[in-house]
Amino acid sequence: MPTSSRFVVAVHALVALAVSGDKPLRSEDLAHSANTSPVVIRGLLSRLNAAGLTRSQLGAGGGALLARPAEEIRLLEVYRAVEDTRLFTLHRTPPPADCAVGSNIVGGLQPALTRAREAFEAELDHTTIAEIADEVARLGNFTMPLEW
Amino acid sequence: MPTSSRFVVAVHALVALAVSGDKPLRSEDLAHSANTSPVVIRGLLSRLNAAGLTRSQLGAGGGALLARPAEEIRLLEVYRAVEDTRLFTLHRTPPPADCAVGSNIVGGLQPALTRAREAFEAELDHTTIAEIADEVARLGNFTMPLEW
DNA sequence: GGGACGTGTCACCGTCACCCTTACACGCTC
DNA sequence: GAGCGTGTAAGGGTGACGGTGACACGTCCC
Repeated sequence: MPTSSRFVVAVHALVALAVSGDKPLRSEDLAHSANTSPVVIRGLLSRLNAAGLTRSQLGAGGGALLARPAEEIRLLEVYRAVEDTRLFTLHRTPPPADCAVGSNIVGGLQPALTRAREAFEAELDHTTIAEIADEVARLGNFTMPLEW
Repeated sequence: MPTSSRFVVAVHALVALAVSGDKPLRSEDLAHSANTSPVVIRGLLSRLNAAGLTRSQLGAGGGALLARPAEEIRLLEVYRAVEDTRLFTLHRTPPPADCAVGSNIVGGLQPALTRAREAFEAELDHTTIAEIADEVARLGNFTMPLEW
C-alpha cells in the first residue's frame, strides 16, 4: 500500500494556511485550492485539529488556522495524523501454525520491515511545513503572506 | 497507501524456496504455507520469474525454484517485482493551475517525498532473502534444507 | 437578539484495487 | 500418451477511499 491521497492533501492544506499568515481560510477555499470537496477538507481538518496541528474558528470570517508555527510542524506528524493504514500489509489470513515457515515468517520479517518504516518516518521527520511553503513560494514566485 | 499483501507473500514464498534447497515446490505447496490460493501464488511467481528471481519447472515433479542464491536476492527487488502502486498517492484530481499553491505544491513537495522513498528503499536493499530465511530457521528451530 | 456564516459529522453512493475461485490451454516429465 | 504443473483469463466479493447532500451546533456581525 501506498498512502491515501489524504497525506498529500493535508500537506497541501497546511501549506496554504502557512502562506496565508494569520488569515483564516474556509474549508471551501482549501477545497478549491486542492481541487476536492469541502467535506473532505473538513474531515482532514478534524484529524489535524485532534493532532494539535490546526485549530478552527467558527462563525463569519472564520476558518482554519495553524495551531503552531509552520516551522514546528513536521511531515511525520501530518502523516500520522491522517493516515490510517500501515506501510506493510501482512497476510490477509495468517499462515498456518503447523508450517515451519508460515509460523515464523512474520516474526522473521518484522525487523526488516520495521527498519524500513523507521527510515521512511525519520526522513519525513526531517521536513517541516515551513520548508515546503518556502519552496512553493519560490516556485510560484510570490512572497508570504499571500493575498488570495 | 500501504503495500498490498503481495510483497509479504512473495517474500514468504521465496523464503520457503530458500529453506527447501534444490527441491522444487509446487504453487499448491506454497499456497498452503502462505494460507492463500495457488492461483495467487502463480500470479506472484509469474512476476518473480519475469524479474529473474525465480524459475519454474514444468511437468511432474516440477515447481518453482530460486533463479539465484538467496544471498543475492534483496527485498527491494522483490518489492519492485510485485508492487504496482507508488508509495505516495497524489491528488486524485490535479490542483487548479490558477492557484498559487495548487500549481506548485506537487513540485515543492516532491523532493521530500523522494527522499522518504529512497530511505525506505535503501533499507529494503540492505536485507536479503537468505537473512530472512536464517532468522526463520532460528525462530522455528530447524536446519536447512528443510524436508516438508 | 436575530440572522448569516462556517464547522463538524452523518449516511449514502460510485469507483477502484485487491484477492479468491473456477476454468482451460500449454508444456514437460515419466 | 497420460498425468502433472504452470500460466492466464474471467467473474465475483470485499473493503478503503473520495464525493455529495444534509443537518445540528457554535460563533460573529449588525
